[in-house]
Amino acid sequence: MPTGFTDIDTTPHNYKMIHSEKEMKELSNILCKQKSVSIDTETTGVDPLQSELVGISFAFKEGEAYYVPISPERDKAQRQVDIFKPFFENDSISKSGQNIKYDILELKNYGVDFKGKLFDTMVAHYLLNPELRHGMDYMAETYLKYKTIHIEELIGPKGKNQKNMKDIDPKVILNYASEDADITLKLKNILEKEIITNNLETLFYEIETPLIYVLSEMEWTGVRLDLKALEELSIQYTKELNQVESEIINMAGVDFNVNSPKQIGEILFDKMKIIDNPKKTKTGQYRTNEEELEKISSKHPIIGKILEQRGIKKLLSTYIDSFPLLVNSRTGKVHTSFNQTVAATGRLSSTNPNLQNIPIRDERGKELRKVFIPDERNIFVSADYSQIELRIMAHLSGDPNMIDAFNKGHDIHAATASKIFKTKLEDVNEDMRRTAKTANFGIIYGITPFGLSQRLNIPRTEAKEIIDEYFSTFSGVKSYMDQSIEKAREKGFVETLFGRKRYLPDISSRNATVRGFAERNAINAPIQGSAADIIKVAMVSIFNRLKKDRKQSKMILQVHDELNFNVIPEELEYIKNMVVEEMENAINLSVPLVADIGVGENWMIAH
DNA sequence: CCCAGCACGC
DNA sequence: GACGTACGTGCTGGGT
Repeated sequence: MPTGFTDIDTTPHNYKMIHSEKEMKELSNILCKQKSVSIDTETTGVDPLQSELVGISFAFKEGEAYYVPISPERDKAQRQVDIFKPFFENDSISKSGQNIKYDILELKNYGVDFKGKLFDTMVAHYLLNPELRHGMDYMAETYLKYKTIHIEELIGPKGKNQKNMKDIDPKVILNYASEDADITLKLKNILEKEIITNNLETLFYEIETPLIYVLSEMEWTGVRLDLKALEELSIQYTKELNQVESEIINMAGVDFNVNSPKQIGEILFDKMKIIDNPKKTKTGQYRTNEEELEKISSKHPIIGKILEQRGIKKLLSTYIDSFPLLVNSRTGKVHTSFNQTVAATGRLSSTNPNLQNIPIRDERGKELRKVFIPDERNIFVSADYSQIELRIMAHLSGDPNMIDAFNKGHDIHAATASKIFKTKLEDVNEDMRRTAKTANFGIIYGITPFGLSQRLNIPRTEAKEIIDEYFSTFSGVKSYMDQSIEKAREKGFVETLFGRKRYLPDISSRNATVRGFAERNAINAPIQGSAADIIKVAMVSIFNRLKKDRKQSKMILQVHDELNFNVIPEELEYIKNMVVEEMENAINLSVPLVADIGVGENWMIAH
């Protein structure tokens, strides 16, 4: 093998097609006798809630797999899936898969209530190496030196001419699908050892793996939108957008595309010459972002109009006019996809739609939050951690001043201001508090004097004084930060409270900029990552409590430090108490964890 | 089709 | 002299 890789042609394998329902029953019986089975589904699309099954593959012995084509005819397909229901719903058989949340959701379309311990190879690899890719093809090459059959070999290259799996001959799918289940099994056998070697067992088996079921149900439940209100917002904002755009064109005195930052820059700085020496981006284009425009907003009324146009346009294109297209026609709701293996720190991410970046600050943004509503006669409940990252910072650093402030229940930003400005707590004014708040956030992110000076719009020397004062009062914070960087340098990684690792090879780079990035990551990753760990623990506990207590209310969203619920009225008191209890007791730190809870007829009111 | 610029969240 | 606060997703324009 000149390449050093094997593939299906050079590897012994026995992949069997399952033809009849009689054979399916025989296979199902065999599966039910296994301890652990690797599975994979082939479907008509990438959204499990809108796709139909094309086939299912199974493997429980390396080199052997079974492929079960599923009928395109719905009733027959249901009968076929039902044959395997006893296997899928058997709690004592563990199932492995690559991104098994997808398979769980796909099968839920067919009434399958998936059960049993899970092993997701994608999630396992994410814990082992969060910053690498977690695709099966990539893992097969690195761990098995094996080149898999690529999906493009079946359905053609990406693009509008790409074929659908349902149009491919099952005989052709056989090897591809069987290989997927087989390779997943082989990877599982390697990765489960790696998880142990890297001390990731608790994080993997107690947190991330149970979370797969939690996320599956959240995605399945979905979030209801007030589509009528959305439509009204669309009409109103479109009108406002057109108005503002024509005002901009009028002021510019020439027609151009207001949505083009390049053209905006040329109009403002070449034609209108609003200021001398405007800043440029690295590509030589004029920089026209909010920060730059804000600085020159007093020079000409067009600047304010451009900022307003940008805000409305964002709201319309990203949210208001996109959501209706993402509403599931069967459920009438949006079903985001929570990705468990993207963020290097351990956070979740959300797509299609991203429900973790819904506006909240300005007035128009608030209007948008109102369209997120609970089911008929139900209640929207929102619970969020108060200052979780700073509390983690206090705990990890052991800084007595910071711990003391939290233990006394003080407003942490005011307490910080009181310390760094050497002022009595009651004499801290709004400006001092704001400065301290910015400094606190900066600390978590590994800020520099320059960064803080930019944020606060103050001279660099003054920013440096604030930081110096911060570190002298919270000296534990300073030494924790130094230790984090030192640890990264010695071990090559930093870790969270639950042992989630982030590797930082750049920490020893001779390039100061590159090294600076790694150093800030060494400070931030354990904090942000521990917060991610903690809310995941809470989510699993809450999910289990809801199940155990047979409640009908559902957790529907996670936004990093916030959990949202669709609550039935009779369960409101229970939910409020239980959720806060589970969030606050997810872990014991040297400072209390505090969760606030809100209730209302929509997300805006509840939050 | 991909990247840059921008803007939204935590 | 350049750099300069973490983590994400998605839209649009513009050049390939």
